[in-house]
Amino acid sequence: MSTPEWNVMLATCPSRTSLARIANKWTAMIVIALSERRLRFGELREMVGGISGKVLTETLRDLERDGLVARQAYAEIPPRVEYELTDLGRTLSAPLGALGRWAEEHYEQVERARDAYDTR
Amino acid sequence: MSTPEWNVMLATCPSRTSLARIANKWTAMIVIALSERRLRFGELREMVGGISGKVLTETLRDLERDGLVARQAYAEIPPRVEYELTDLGRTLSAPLGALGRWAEEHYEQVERARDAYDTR
DNA sequence: CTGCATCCTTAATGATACTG
DNA sequence: CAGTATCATTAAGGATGCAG
Repeated sequence: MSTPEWNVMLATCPSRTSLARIANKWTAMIVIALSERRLRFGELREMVGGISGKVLTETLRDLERDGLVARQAYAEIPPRVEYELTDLGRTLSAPLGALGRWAEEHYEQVERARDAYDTR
Repeated sequence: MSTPEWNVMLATCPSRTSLARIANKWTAMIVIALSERRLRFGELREMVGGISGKVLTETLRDLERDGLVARQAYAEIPPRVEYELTDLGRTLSAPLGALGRWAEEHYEQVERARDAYDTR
């Protein structure tokens, strides 16, 4: 009765595709941004610094396909499209938020390690 | 006296380089593998399914440079090289382990979402 | 405004052969 | 065994123009 046992360490395990999607900087930043509130496409592009429209669109499509993000388009002119995390997507807010904070809180330590390594 | 405030959402923030390193599937799998115990290069290559020797070497170098992994080479023939997480690297075991488990535990839900999306 | 299509450039990964 | 070096391939990303 137990469901199949997935193992991301196995190259052929389908769950690997899911790890590849979430262990990704763009995914992390988009989920972090959407964790606060639903956002329009343009807002998202502003918040996720350095992302191009193309990459944002593609990543959002992938996240929508995986059921992590819900897209709502309003029939207005000019168009307005809003994105928000689904229930499933919200279960990623904590783990990915933790990654973002780790990068910020430990960056100085990382920088020192890099300097030490490069000095050799 | 507060340290500079890093923000990974800003394209120009140096901490972004750190996020890019840890929000990565190879990094995640290597850290997960090394969370259990120190491993030889060959053991690591076996555990991280599908990784090539080249990519494993490069990723380990990057992790070593960032102070997340320590490398110890023994002057033996044939050579033996062991890798282990540093104290800093161990602080990533929980967050990256959580990502790996998320991928495994939620994969079926993701798969259903993909099927539904592709059916439209 | 959103986002698709196209073309182009760059980065990531793979395959193979070779060395201490 | 654990790399390094090289070459070939593939994937990711950026720029631009256009459409609804």
